[in-house]
Amino acid sequence: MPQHGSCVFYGIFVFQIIRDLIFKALKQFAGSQDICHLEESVLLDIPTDRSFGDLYTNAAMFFAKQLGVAPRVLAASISIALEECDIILSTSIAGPGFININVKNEFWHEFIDEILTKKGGYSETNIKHGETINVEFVSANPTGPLHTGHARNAVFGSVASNLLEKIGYTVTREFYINDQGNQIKALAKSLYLRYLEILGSDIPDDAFGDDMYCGEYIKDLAGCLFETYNDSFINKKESEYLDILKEFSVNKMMENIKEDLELLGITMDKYTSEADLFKRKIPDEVMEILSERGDTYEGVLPRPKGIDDDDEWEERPQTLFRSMKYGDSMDRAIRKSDGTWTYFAGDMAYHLDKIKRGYSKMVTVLGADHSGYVKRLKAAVHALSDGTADIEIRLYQLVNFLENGKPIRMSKRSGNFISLRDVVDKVGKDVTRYMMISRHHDVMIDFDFEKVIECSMDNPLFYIQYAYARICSVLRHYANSFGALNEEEVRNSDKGVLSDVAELNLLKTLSFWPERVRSAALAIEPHRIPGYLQEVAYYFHALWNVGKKNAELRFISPDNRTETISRLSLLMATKIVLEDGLKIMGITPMSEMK
RNA sequence: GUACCCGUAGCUCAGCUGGAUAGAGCGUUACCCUCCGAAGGUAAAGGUCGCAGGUUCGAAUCCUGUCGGGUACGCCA
Repeated sequence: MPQHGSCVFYGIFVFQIIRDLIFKALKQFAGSQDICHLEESVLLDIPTDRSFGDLYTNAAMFFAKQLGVAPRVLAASISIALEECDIILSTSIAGPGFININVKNEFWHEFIDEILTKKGGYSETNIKHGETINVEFVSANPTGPLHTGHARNAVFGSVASNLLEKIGYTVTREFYINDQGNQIKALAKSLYLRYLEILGSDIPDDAFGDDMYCGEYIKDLAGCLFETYNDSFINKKESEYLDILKEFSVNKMMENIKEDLELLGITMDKYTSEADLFKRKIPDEVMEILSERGDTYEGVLPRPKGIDDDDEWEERPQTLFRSMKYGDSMDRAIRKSDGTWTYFAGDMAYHLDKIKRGYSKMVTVLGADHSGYVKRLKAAVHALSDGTADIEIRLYQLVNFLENGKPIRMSKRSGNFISLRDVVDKVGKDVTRYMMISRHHDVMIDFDFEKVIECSMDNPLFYIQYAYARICSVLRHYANSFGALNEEEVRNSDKGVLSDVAELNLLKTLSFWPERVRSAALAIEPHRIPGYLQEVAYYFHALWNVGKKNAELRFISPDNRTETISRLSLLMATKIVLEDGLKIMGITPMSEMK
């Protein structure tokens, strides 16, 4: 990344030149004040109304108060500095102090070289310098196959991870396995009943308790169990088979989960087992650390709101964590009143484990139903790391599945839910992934099985893929007319012909790709990527249609190879950005629409 | 009762750390294929950004209050 002076942030060379000029001008007024650290707050962007100019900056208004200089005075000074630069055509000051900048077309042409040279690396800004970060996602209980909710979690986590890598993090994609506790016991018991069924016993439906699992997959699991162990558990006491069945079912379920993730193209770097944390006595370490900080005490939890009846509520002393000290709304139990660990103790142990493995930055992706969990988790990480580690928690809303415009009802208990596998089988990996990250994580998604596979603007992924396919089509046409394309020649071609507004609009959009990736990564908001790619596709399709009216703007001029090569440079740059964006989303580009 | 999230065009949603006249798609209306893929494109119509205050050069964005909707809340996992 080119670095000019001390105010360095944005990766792109020519943008940085402008930023440097702005700050150089500002420094005349700054005296001893350090203003460089505020560079990120200064906008250098394309104005909403493109007739104002190619670019604008709010620098003068932003610094006016701090420097005690009228914004228009600052603006004038910045303008003068900018106009000394030979790639800038003109500047103008508007409104309260906006500076609009017009640049030569060569300014934008620079980006083509940049993109064609760096390819996928174009969007990489190494602002985190290899720092490690842990992204925990999915972490589904190994009690059944993944369902639609997990799909959103999985895709969000994987795209977020890809984005974080783009800004220079070394990312660990991690899955936390809740492989102990009552739910696993219930799973094993459910499995046993189905197993007996296979061996000929008659099991009535009411043999399954409310907390047990009776989906079809338990029958399959029982089949596997029988294949492996035959009838060796029949007429045995629970204590003799339960542990074996627990391990068996967790292992099988995890295999199943891994296969499901594979369907979405997701591979985890690490799986951490809750049971293993307990074996390693990490919860005891948690206790030690917290006690030393004075963050634990024996006490009673306050009576919950809405329960007045003494029969329903009994105060019992137990070990508590002072999470209120760190912003939680109440202190949280570490041990139950019988002295055993709570689930939260295990979770704290897990996060202590991550801290001990060296992560000072962590991201966790959870369903919105975990909103009450956020503060205590942050509190735990803060206390356990002595404030040195930070955890970001992203909650995602539910996905509403629709068939014929009507919601499909789901009930997990009966096993009547749409599995991730069903969705991928029905619409494919790419559509599933696209739909799952096309909206802000705080917004519910309506997933309509019919609409998402339509080939129209109702289906934005199609629109993007279509742009990509058209580019590939043009490149095929080129090869037919002129033979194989020489990339070197394309890169070195004269970009002067690229001067139409439609061409420049597309190119301007491409110029902001690294910045869009950077800001999406920093905000951990993957949905900005599909939004941006739609914008690219939009300007591409517009340019395509311009060529229909004006033959001179077609990409391929059969009798002018030189100009054709120049035009193809823009197309290839567009192709690279689309490919890169789709890769971040984990979607396979289609060189041809079927 | 408390906490978190949502409320933007008829519908589904963008709107990034506050920036200029709030943007797309669908739907509606009128156009564009002798032409690299029309599965596209162009244009029109459509909004007191839930409501009321506040902060300031400037608010859909930040703060306070309020209304409507969703979710969570015990020693479960």
